[in-house]
Amino acid sequence: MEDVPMRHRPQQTRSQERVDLILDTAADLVAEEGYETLTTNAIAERAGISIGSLYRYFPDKETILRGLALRHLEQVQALYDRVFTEDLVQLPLEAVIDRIVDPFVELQAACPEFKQILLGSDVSADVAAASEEMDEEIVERMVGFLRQAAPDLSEQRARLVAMVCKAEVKALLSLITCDCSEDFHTQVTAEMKHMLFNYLAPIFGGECDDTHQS
Amino acid sequence: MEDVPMRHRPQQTRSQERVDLILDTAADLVAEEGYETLTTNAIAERAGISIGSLYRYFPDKETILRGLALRHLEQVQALYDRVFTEDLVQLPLEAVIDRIVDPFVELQAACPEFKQILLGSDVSADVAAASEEMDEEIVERMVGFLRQAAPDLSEQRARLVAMVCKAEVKALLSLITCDCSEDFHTQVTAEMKHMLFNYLAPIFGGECDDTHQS
Amino acid sequence: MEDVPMRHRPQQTRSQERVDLILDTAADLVAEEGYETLTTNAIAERAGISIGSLYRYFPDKETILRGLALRHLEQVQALYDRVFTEDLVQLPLEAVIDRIVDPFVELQAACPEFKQILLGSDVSADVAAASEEMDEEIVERMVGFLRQAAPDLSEQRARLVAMVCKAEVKALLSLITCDCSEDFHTQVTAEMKHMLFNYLAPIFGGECDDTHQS
Amino acid sequence: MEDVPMRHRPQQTRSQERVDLILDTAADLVAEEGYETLTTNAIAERAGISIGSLYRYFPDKETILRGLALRHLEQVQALYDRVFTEDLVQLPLEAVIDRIVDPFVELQAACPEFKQILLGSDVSADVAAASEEMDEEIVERMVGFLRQAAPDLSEQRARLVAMVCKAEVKALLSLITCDCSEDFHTQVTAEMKHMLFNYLAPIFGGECDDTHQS
DNA sequence: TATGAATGAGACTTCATTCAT
DNA sequence: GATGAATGAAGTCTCATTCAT
Repeated sequence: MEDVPMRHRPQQTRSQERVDLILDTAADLVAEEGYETLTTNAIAERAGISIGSLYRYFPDKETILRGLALRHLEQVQALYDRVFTEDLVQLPLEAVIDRIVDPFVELQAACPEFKQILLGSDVSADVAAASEEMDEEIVERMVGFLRQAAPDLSEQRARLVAMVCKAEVKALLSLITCDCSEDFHTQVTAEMKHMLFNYLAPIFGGECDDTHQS
Repeated sequence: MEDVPMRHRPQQTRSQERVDLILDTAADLVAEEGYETLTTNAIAERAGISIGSLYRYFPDKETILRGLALRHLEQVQALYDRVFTEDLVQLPLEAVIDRIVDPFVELQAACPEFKQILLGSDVSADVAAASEEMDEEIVERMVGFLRQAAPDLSEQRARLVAMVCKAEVKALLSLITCDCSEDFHTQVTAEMKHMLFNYLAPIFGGECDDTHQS
Repeated sequence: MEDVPMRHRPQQTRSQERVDLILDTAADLVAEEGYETLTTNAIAERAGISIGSLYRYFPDKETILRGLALRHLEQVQALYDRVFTEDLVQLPLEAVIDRIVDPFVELQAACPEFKQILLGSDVSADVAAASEEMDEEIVERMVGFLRQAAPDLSEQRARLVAMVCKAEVKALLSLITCDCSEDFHTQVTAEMKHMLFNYLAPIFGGECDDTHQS
Repeated sequence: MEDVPMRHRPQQTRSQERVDLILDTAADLVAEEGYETLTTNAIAERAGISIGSLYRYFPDKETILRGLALRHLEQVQALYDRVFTEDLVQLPLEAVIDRIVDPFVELQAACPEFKQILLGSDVSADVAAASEEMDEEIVERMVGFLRQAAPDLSEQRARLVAMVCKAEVKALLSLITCDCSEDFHTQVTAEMKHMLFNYLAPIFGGECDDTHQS
């Protein structure tokens, strides 16, 4: 798109740049100060645009928050696409766990505001909805995977296991806060993987070793 | 007067009743609507008292939030005292897990707003501090228990295990939201206990059975 | 009155005690903190009575303020009675000045809140009225004295001179703030008397010496 | 654009206009009603702007009061600069007195709220500070002038004389309230000048006549 | 379209005053 | 009469949102 010469850049692109700038700025502010002190004026000022411009791209504050959440939802869905591939079911359990857990840890490290969105169920109904949607999505994916990997599992049980794993990963992420050492991150991650392995191994047949053992 | 038995004899002074009424009302509102829409006027109105009355008992909104958090902190600490008794170390692992997990699940069921306080890291420094204090307290208790139960465990590893267990329980609680069925609660709890058992069994020697198996 | 035995002290006395207590307390608070932070609750608390009691003796806050001002007005009028006696006209000018100025300086020293009342024209219409009444009273007295002491003086001129003298004394009092040294008080007072003498001497015939000369 | 002459060319930016509008309105209200009933809402309403607008230009009410005080402080300092010039010491005493007193009387006439600021010691620390600063400034200027004009005067005595003169002028201003006749103003001013002359003449050598004699 | 001054609903809080006990 | 908890009008200030330029 960039290589098409035109007098005025396509609106879509210009607009999208603005939208992204606003969302990026909002994300920064949330990560730095939390939702508490987040104001539309603060976002506009930090973004270097006028408050009027901000309202050209977002009808209200709520929508910015929802935008933030949706952007993460998209990231997470892309992550799911990368994680839950056809071949996953053929991997050994420890590899499966690595495939699932590691991207989340990385995403968390890359997006400090992610935690706030993940946990900020109080901010708005829309953010909560987005958060829930992420949850449901991964549960569905996990269920699909589990039923393939362990065909004996009932639909209901599979769903339960998936939810527990999801909560487990969320718990792990909530432990990994920015003010902790790299070393601590590594240890906690290893420990969580170990826990998941011990949990899932019996379900999968249990004949595999856990390389996550610490 | 003191010896007259009555069904609902208030031990509390009139003043304490008011304080509790305000906190209860605030708790209800937080549970229903979240922190976002919590206003001092809303609390007063719902509590059926005037805004001036509210401010007789609490100097500002922040203190109400802190009061809520402290009340939970006290509940949780009392819970810890009941849970982490001398004999805990002599119980089989599954009993230990029951002893630790069940009270939390009950507390969560009894106090719908507890979840918000547990997770409401963004609301106020005081609430966050109370939440963190709860976390640190249970980690210490768990470390104490683990080192007794599994003397081979290093201090560092014990702390790691404790933190992971804590996060695990938090994750469980976050799954148990009010809008879920009783049955679902039971299943999720069983599953989480199972997970914890599988995680802790090797650490404790691993020779015991898991009665939580579903 | 005290020696009359009676079951209940006369209402008048009990009431008057309460009224005085409230006014004294209000005076203290005004002297200490100014009008800004003066609240009816603060008065009641400091006086050791309930807010309800305070409102039994004063219908509203305004009336307390007016009471304060009126009490001073009475003090000042009593002071005038002592000052403007028959013999004043026969004294030499410097003695006249001493007679007029000194009691004001003493009153000011005795009642730290007096200054606030004198100058606090902004507090309420009633206080301002009382302050103005004090002013008019002394002007009348001065006019009376001046016309006796200097019969050639026109009514109008006498009034002018009186007002100027009054303003002069007020100015002196406003200079004498509590945080100044005793020594400073003395010097300022002497200087003001000197000024008044130089001003009044020509009016009185001018043949007398000024012992206030510094 | 700058070279286009216009009658009421605002030198000021739009922002400064607003600031001035708010201060002017506040000044009017103070002059009319005193500080007691001055509220930010009243200022905004009278100024014909919204309360939010008011808070765009002043962070809080206190700052408006300070702004008022500072504006007067600046006016007064400008007045001092015009009054205490090099040549003052060469003028005859009565001319000196005219030079000092008249501008104050004019300022007072032009700014009815000036009196409230001058005397409003109870309103806020900042207003009091500004008032005190004005006092100290004129005392310093007077001391400088006196020591030049009457080299025999000790530093201490000069300061005393200056303070007394300052109090004198303040007293004059406090007499000149808006509700008085023009004629009364003139008479009081003449009387005060006369008083000052009689006071200062001996200090300056005393050989000059007083043209202020009424 | 961009700007940012302006808006005003609504939040927090105070304190003069009332009234049930 | 005394008490002091309760009241609520009113004040200060914030911030999401609008709109004239």
